[in-house]
Amino acid sequence: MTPSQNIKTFLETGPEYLPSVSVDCVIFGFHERQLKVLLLEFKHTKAFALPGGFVFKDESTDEAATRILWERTGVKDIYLEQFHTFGEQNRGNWDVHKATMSSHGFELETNHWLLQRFISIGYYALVDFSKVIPTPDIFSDIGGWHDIHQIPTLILDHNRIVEKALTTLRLMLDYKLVGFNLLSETFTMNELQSLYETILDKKLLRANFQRKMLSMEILERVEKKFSGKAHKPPYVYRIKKTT
Amino acid sequence: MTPSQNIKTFLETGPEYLPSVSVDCVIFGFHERQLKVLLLEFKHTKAFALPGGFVFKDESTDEAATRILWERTGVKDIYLEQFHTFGEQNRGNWDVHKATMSSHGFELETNHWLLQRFISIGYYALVDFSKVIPTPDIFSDIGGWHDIHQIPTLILDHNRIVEKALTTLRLMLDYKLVGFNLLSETFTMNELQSLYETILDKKLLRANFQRKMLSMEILERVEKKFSGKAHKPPYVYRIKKTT
DNA sequence: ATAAGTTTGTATCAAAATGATGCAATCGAC
DNA sequence: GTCGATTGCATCATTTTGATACAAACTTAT
Repeated sequence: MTPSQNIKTFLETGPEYLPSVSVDCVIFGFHERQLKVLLLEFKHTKAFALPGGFVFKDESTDEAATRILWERTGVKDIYLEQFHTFGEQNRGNWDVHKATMSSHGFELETNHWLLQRFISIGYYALVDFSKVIPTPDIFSDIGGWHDIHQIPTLILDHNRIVEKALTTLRLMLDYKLVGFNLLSETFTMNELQSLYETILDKKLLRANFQRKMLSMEILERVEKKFSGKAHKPPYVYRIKKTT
Repeated sequence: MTPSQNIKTFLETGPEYLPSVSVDCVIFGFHERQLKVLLLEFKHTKAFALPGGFVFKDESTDEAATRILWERTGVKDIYLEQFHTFGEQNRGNWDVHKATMSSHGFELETNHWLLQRFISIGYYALVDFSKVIPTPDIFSDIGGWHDIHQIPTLILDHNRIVEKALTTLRLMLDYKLVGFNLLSETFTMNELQSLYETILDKKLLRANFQRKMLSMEILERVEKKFSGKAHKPPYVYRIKKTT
């Protein structure tokens, strides 16, 4: 199918979606000691946006978020959590979508379903960076990771959505022990610490961090040690199976 | 206006609402050392429900929640916070609404807007019990307070919504120091402690509770003491103005 | 082979926060 | 005044957290 055919199909699925409701995903990844967010970019308008989509009438909003996540990253079984619903009357203007559609030869009337008011249910996802294959959607041409400190201006209220997601993630980090989802299955204490330091944006004392993590008794030492570097090899950990 | 006229008017306002989106409010109050929730009751069907409503196309979801809260309690300027959005495909059946409408002489076709799928944005409110005048809406005939430990079976997924609201409130209690909103403007340390004990559902040591609250430096002693009881009169406190 | 340079794992001590108990102060009832 | 009740707060013990130190384990340079 050509892009234009994809878009035509999409525009025709309007009636299959739950009206007024959209889902946006803030997908966090961790790479080279930096917290990243997956963004989409529209080629014609150079605009950036969060991966998002609509909710089919026969799926739950959680399922919609899972589906969108899978479509944009190729991964399933991901840590995904709803964090806030954004319901302002005017969340921004839709010029970007109009322009994008226009560039594909579709002129949307002002009362087109895609240009109506939507509330957006925000979800954040924590993914293993190495397992993700960023995949653009039919609106966008590029999907890529952006450092949390260098997020460009996004469409609509998406910058605010990212901010709120980050705030929530910080709050949840200790409470729900959720950070591990950003690492690969096994990791060193050093990697875990730098993850925490990046998210919380502050330095932690190594000895105390280690003590705290071990005292929670959720980490399991893998009977294998690192090799290569010119120093004592660190233990490698994984999350204990909760039997 | 007669009740039936009210309902007729309501049924006709369908097009003014944002489709698929509803708001439900868990209104907490504190009375006689018990945590209460404001519920509505439908006379004909004996069914209970949370106060809720729909979002006008020209108001934000926050504004809708504030409005609904005001309509059901008569109070404004209330602590109100969104806590979760409930987006299952099938959140329960609408028989109660059908029966209620039917009892007023309105037979709804199965594709009536009121019987469509709605997602519900949940808000919880903390109100000063003494200032509230429970007011039924057009669906219901009675509005009243129910002890949190004796919530009857509610329509749809409203029991789950109450549970989630309570969980969130417990989490937020320390983090956001939000409990004061459930008390009148001035209160004793004893009242504050029993509020905390009720919400957290556990006993707290009096001396340590007092120490903790005072150390936060958000309480101000009112230069007036209690009277009446046969013991040392407690100080009366209020929240410091944050200048 | 040995020394040097790293990072890791953990012990140890100090400081702060929390848990538990006790007691003097202040009221009304008698 | 004495009694019972409750308050405000001090004081101790215990636990948690913050900060520092040091031996162990590895590679590289000599």
